[in-house]
Amino acid sequence: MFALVDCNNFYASCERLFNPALRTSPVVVLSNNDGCIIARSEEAKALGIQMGTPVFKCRELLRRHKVAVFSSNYPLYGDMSSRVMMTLAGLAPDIELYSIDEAFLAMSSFGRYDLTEYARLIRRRVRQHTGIPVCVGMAPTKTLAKVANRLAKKNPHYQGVCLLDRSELIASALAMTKAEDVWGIGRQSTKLLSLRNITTAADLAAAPAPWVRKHLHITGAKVQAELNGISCLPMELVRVAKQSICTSRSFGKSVSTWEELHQAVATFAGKCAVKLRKEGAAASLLTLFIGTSPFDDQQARYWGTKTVSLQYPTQNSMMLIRAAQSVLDLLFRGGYAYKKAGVIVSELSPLALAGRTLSLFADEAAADSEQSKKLMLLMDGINQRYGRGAVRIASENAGNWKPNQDCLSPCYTTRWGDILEVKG
DNA sequence: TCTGGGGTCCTAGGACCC
DNA sequence: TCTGGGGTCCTAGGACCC
Repeated sequence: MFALVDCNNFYASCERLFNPALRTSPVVVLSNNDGCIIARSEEAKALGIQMGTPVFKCRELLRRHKVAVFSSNYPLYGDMSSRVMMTLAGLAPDIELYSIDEAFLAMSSFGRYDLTEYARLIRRRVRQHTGIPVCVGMAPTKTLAKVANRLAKKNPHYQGVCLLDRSELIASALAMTKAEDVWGIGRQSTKLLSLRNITTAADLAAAPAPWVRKHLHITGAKVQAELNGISCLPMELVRVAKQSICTSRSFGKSVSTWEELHQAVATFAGKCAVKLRKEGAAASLLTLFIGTSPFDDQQARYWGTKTVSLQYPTQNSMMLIRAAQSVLDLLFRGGYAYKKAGVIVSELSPLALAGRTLSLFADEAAADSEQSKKLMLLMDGINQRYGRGAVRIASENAGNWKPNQDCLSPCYTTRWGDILEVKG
């Protein structure tokens, strides 16, 4: 048995936690750059606000119903997430951290427990320790646990808990679930399935397996097997090392000068370097992309992307910034209104190995690893203690590209300065 | 005026090898 | 006139997830 614990309207719930006056009012959280709505409280959903709606299309609705609007505050959500996960880790022998607001728990050793009661306990405990409301779905496979969780969320009479442990229960749950709402079935698969009149999860479970294997490939075949109670997706107990790290942003205002793009690109490369050091990895490839708005029909469009290999694997901010900026010189075209840029580092190797990677430029590699390692360590230490950006590489500079964040809440749980501000 | 960010896995097809 | 068979590796792009 697997349990899937999923936080309700997670980002909206985090914002509400520290603002009890909003307990019963509609709350929405915006994407980066205050562009789209990416989280909604139940009250906001009831107003008909759809997931992913651009804010400018529903500004009037938000105003009319006095919806509380927040820019996204990832330090806050990340910290609340780890508190939820810590609580969950104490409630089952094995836990898989699936996303910022979801975890799978291994329930197979709970044979003698009343699982429904235990699921209720999980809900109570997380609520008590963190204030975050969650729903719990339990079933013999992960995909079915997802189905169960979804039912628990959508139907109030489940009171946040749904256990699918008998075949009649599973069958009726599948009949109630649309195929497109099954985990792993996206837009394209839905289109394909509907051509074959496969519209519910029950239809999908009963479809001819060879057809599913052929058209939905191995991923779809696993989904189908899981719906039929055959577990194909094991618990992933250890977080696997990242294969790539990306930092990208849409710009608050469009940018057309070489100088400003250089600042943005340096900042993104610098952030990638910090993430690399946190991950304990070094990168061998760097990709840069820059582009104009895909929505603006008036302006000329441009999308440029290029990948270069670095001389040796590195996590050094200066190396990565220099590399990114030199790629920018290749990609940059004058006369465009740039709206977005990003840096991806990939071909990651654990730093311990990276230091020993053979290089034609062994001296440079050695100098890089020894001296700059100390410098980077020092930089990270200072920024950890005195706040992000206390020291930075000079070319990392804010400009017109800086994303909008007009409704940002304080980092209530991760910044002393913000707490004092709240108190004051 | 205004439309997110960060990932993974899979497949097809090309390049290349003997 | 007629031009093999078997394999690996790499990459781009698609699909999906939250």
